[in-house]
Amino acid sequence: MKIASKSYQPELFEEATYRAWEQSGAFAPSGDSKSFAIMLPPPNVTGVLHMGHALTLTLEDVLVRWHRMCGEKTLWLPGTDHAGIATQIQVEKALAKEKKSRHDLGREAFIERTWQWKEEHGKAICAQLRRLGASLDWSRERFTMDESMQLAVRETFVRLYEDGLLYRGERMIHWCTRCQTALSDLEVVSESVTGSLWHLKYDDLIVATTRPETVFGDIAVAIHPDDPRAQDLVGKSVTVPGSGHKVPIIADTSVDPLFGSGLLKVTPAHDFTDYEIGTRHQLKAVSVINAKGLMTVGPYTGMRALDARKQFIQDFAGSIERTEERIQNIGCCQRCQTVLEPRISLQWFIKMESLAQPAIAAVRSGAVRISPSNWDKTYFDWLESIQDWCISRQLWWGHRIPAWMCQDCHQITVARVDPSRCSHCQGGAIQQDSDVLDTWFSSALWPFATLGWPEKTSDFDAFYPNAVLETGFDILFFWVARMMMMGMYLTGKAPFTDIYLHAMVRDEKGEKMSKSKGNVIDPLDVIDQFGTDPLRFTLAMMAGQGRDIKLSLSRVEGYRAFCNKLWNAVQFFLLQDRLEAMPEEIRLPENRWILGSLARLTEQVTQAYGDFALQDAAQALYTFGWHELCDWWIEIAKLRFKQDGQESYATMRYVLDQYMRLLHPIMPFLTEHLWGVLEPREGFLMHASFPVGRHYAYPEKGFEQTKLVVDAIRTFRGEHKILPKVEILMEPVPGHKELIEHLGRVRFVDATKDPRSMHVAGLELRFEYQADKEAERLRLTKALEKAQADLQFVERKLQDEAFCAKAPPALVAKEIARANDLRRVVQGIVEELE
RNA sequence: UGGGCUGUAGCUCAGCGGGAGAGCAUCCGCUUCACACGCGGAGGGUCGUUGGUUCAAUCCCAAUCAGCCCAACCA
Repeated sequence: MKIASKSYQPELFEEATYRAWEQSGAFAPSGDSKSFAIMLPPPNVTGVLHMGHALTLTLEDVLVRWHRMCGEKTLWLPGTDHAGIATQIQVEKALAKEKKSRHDLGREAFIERTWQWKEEHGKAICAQLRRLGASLDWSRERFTMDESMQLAVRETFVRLYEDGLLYRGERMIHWCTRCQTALSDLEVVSESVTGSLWHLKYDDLIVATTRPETVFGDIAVAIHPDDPRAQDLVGKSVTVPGSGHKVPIIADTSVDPLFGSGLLKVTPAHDFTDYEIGTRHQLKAVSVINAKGLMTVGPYTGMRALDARKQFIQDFAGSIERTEERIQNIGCCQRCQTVLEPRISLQWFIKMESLAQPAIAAVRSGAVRISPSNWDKTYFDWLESIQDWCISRQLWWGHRIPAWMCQDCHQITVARVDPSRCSHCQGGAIQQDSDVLDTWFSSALWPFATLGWPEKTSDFDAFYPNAVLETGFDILFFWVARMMMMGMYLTGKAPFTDIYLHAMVRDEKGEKMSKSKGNVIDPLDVIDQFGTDPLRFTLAMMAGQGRDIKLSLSRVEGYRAFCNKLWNAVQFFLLQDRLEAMPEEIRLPENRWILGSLARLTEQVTQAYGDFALQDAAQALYTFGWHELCDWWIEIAKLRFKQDGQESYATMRYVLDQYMRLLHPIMPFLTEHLWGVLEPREGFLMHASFPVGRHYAYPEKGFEQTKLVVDAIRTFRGEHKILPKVEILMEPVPGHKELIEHLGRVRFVDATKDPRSMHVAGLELRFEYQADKEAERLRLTKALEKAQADLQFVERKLQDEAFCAKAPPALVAKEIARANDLRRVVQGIVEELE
C-alpha cells in the first residue's frame, strides 16, 4: 500500500479505513481465549452526539482495541436508547411545528411517528459513531425497545411482581404538568430562585407560606410540640384566609420552630412534608390543583396555579402581614424545566432496599471496582438511603406496563404472556395499564438483555458479566447503580467488574455546553476540521481529569500537528526504500537507546491502559514519538542513512512498527494507515498483536552524555546567534564524537584559539568563535550570578548538620558532587571574565 | 446541612517529599535535502493563603479563602 498523501490529511483515508474494517468483519469477537466485553452506553435517539459521547466512544474504543490486540475475545456492543420522555418531547415539538398535538394523532399514530423519528435519528447517530472510529460489532446492534428487550423487560417486571418487590399505590410523587406524567426523584433538578415568603394571617396567628394559592387545600395548621405556644394552641382552630374554612391546630415534630413564624399550614395534597404530616395525623388530603396545574377549587378555579397565586396576593392583601424575599429551591422537570407539582397519584413502585444491599456489598467487597475510587462514597450514600423507585410514566413512548385491570373485580393481572381475561375472577374483561415504564427500567437490563437474556444464549455465557462499564459520572445513580441492582437480582452476578467514570466535557470557560448558550462544540465539526485521531488523542489526554474537562480546540490543533509529525516520520522512512531484517545484536548507541526507550514506553503504556490512566499512555506516546524518535533519533538516522545504515534502517522499521501498535488504540486511523505502508503485508493493524516489550530492552543509559553535550552546543549557538550553517570548532569532550559533530554542527579540533567556554555537567566545553566582547561579558556575568546563587544554596544545605546526618547518604554525596561542579563552573567563568 | 472535586507559567493541564514541567500563546534565530502542521534557542511561576509534621513540603496533616458539582432541606 502507498501512503495517501504528502502530509497528514485525514479526510483522505479515515472513512475508507473504517469501511475496510467493517466490511471485513473486523469488529466481531473472535478466538476462544478469555473474553472482554463492554456495552456501549446507548445514546438517546433524541438527537445528535455531543462531546460527552465522543469521550465515551474514545475511552471505550481504546480499551476495546487494546484488549483485542492482546488476543482476547473482545465484544463491544452498540445500541441506542428509546429515551422515553426525552424523545416524546422532541416528537411533540416537531408536531407542534405542524400545529398538532400528540392527542390530535392519537396514541397509535403518535407511537408510529416516534418510531419514524427513531429510525432517522438512530441511523444518524450510528453514522457518527462510525466516524469516531468506534470498533463496535454492528451485527449485534440493539435498541432498548427491540423485541428481545421487550421480552427482558416483561420477564423482569413479572419476576419483581412475583417476588413482592413491585407495588402499585397512591403516593405523593413529582408531577410534571407539561409532560403530564409522574417522575422519579432522580428526574427532578433543583433550581435556585428568589421567591417570596408570604406571612398570612390565620385569625391572629401568622403562618408563612410560599404557596398562598394552596390555602384552599389547607387541612390544619401545625406547630412543633416543644414550641412554648403549643400548649395553648393545639386543639383550637383558626380561619384560613381567602377561603374562610376553619382548620384545627395540631402538633408535629417536623415543623421547624425557627422557620417563618414557626407555624406551618398543612396541605397534604400539595406538599411532601404536609403529606407526611397528613398521613401521621390521618388527615384528609384535599386536592385543589389538577394534573394540568389548574386550580379546581375556590374563586380561581380554572386558573393556572401561578396566576392564582398572583391574584390571591392582590385580592387578599389585607390578610398578608408582610412579605419576605428569600432564595428557595424549586424542583423542575429534568427534561422540560417546568416547575414540578407534588401530587398524589396512583403509580407503580419498586421496593429498592433489598435490591440495594447486594449492590452495596459487591463494591464494598471489591468484587466490583469503581474508578476513580472517590466515587465509592457517593455510590454507597445513595444506595444506603435509597427511596422506592416510581417506575410508571403517563407517557405513550416506552415499554407498556404488563399489568391488566379487571373491570369486574378490579384486581390486577401481571403476566409473561398477554392475558385475555382476568386471572382472579376468570371472567371479567380486562384492560392493560395505559402507562409505560421509566426509560431507565430497560436501560438497567442493558448488560445482559443485549446478550439475549432471559434466554440462555452462547453470547450470554461468553460475555456476561461484562468487563468494564464506562460512562459519565452524572448517570451513576440513574443507570450504573440500577444496572448493579437489577443485574444482581436477575442473574445473581454483578453485571461488570469495573466501573470507570469519566468527567463532563465543558467549553473552554468551564461552562456546561448547551444549545441555549450556543457554546456547543460538535465533535463532527472538530473531526471535519482536524480529523478523528487528533480529537481522540485530545480526549484521551484529558481523561484523567476529575469532574470537568475544559475542551480547548488549540489542544486538538496541537495534536493534529503531532499526527502530521508521525506522518512525515514514516514518509522519511519510506524515502529509503529498503527492507532490512533486525540483526541479532544492536551495536550503535542511538539505536540501543531508542530501543531501550521503546521497551520502557511499552511497559508504561501497557500499565496505563490497564489502570484506565489513558492520559498517561497518551502523554508517554507523545513524548516518545515526537521528542525521542523524531527530534533525536531521526536526526541521527540522517547521518547513518548516508553511510551504510543497515542496522539503523532495521531499527527504524522495528520501532515504527511497534510504536504504531502501541498508539493504535488511541489513534486507530492514522496508525492503521501508516502501519500498512511500512511494508507489504496482509491483515489489519487492529488485529496485530500488542507489543510485550521484552525484545531489545537495552539499558537506556550511555547516550545521555551525548545528548547533554549537544544540548549545550545548541544553547551556545542560540545565545551567540551563530547560524546553523556556520561550523564551530570545539575541543573534544566525552560522548560519541561523530554524533556530537553531526547534531551540533561542530568539528572537534585538538586546540582552539581564543576559546569561549561553557560548563555543563562537570565538563568544560571550549569553542572557537569570534564573539562580540560586550555581549559576551554580559552573558558571562549572568551565568556567573546564576552559578553563584546555585552554589550558595547547595553549600547552605551541606552546612546544615541535620541534613548531613539524616538525609540519605546517596543524596548527600550527590549534593557534594554538585557543589564541586558549581565551584568549578564559577571558577571557570571568573577566569574567563578576567 | 452533608459529601465530593478544583486552585501550579498569559491560556489548557501534567507532576505530588529532595531546589518546578508540557502543549498553545509570546520573543529571538533558521527555506538544516521527513515535516513551517517544522527546526533550534529564550523569557515567564513566593505551585490560593496561614499554621503544623519533617533534616527537607508544591507534594503529607490541619485550618482558611475562592470556584465548581452532587445530595438533603426546600412551610
